[in-house]
Amino acid sequence: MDAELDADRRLIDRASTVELLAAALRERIIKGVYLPGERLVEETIVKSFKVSRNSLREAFRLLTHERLLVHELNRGVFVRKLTVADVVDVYRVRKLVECNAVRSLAGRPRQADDMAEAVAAGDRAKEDGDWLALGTANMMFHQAVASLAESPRVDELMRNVFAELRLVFHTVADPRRLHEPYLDRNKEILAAIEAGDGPGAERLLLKYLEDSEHRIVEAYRSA
Amino acid sequence: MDAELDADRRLIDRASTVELLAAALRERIIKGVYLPGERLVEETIVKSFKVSRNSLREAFRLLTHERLLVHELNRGVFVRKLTVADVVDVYRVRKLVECNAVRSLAGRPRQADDMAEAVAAGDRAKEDGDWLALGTANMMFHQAVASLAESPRVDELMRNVFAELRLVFHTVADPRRLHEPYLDRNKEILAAIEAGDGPGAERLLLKYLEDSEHRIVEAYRSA
DNA sequence: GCATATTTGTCCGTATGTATA
DNA sequence: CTATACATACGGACAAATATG
Repeated sequence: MDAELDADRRLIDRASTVELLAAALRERIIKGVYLPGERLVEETIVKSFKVSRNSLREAFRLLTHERLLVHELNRGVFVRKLTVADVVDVYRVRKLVECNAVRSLAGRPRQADDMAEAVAAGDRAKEDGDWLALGTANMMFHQAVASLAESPRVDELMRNVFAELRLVFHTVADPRRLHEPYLDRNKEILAAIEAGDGPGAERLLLKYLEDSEHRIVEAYRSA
Repeated sequence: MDAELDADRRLIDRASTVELLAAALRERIIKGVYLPGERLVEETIVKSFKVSRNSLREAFRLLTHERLLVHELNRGVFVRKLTVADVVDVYRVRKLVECNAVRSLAGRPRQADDMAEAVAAGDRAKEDGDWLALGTANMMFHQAVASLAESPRVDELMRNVFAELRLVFHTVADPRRLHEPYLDRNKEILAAIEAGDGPGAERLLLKYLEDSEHRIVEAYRSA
């Protein structure tokens, strides 16, 4: 495990142990190795990564701020478990940001390439039957949509929001039902964006988001 | 200094040393005790607050995430110094969030009380000639506007954005010129909101934000 | 409810690496 | 190039809170 960190350290010269550790933990959370609600015990992780407790605690603090972990005083850290209210709020933010991003659209934006790439990645994932990868491709697409706003702060906000949303994937039972229907709809949205049709894209996008929210909340209540 | 922390710790029983320390540092940054660009040396602060380096480093990380500090690897932390690009991006976010918040307005919202209070605080500050307090009141007003979105995540985003913006106040020379003209305009915006006139409020707000941005960028370039 | 074991919260000493005068 | 100041990282220690039997 620690060999992994060392390799990264050599590759990216300027990265601290804390950041590398946080990246490794983030990956495990996103991939579902650590599941929502699970407690992360300091000593166990310290041993498996061969880092000091202080470094681990700083990495925890980083991920807590990204809302991937929750910290309970004197009890430790747990993988975040989103409530229905959280999901609703995440979609509130998505509607605000994504719809605004496409609203004032004129001409083919640079981000269209990123979107096309995300769609292609989704197609590949579907063929492979890799539903987690399909979910990832879907988020990549919408991250690209959000980046139409051309704002670093909005980008960061959405990176966090999408990371949060991935926590849901590990809680609901059937990821296929969750992601598959949206591949084609992303293609429609992309077509509208490439045509420079802002209002049309916004209409499709809003409906997409409402359907997606409804489906997740439904699946979530029964879980 | 440490007596201060201890008093707070007794009051709010369930607060960690790190959070109390972060709050104390945040206050000093916002009040301009630590100025933009200034380096915060670990040992000095450890001594003055009588906390451990570990606690201080965690507090630093918290404030770095709030964008009040910047962290340079192996060089330490500095009070953030906003660039013109940062200011422009902050206003991009403000336009996105604040304008959307008032756009779909129906009836008198709960937050109108908060806005009215902020306006009153602004009036008092103006009488006292306390321009820093006037700036604070102005931010309180617009934080209340943003909270029309009724989203915890948007609220947090805007709290950070406004905290960043306060860093500018300590860099430009004349805070009075920066804040005073906007008291009356806030009153106009509030009136439109109280009347349930969403589009009218949005028009006033957008113009306010554009003027404010222009003025700050101008003052900023010459500083 | 009580006593014990476990885990976190905090602090310290030290060794190493990095930036800069 | 050297010296100095500082950040980075580690491991140990003890107190405090929590979980467990």
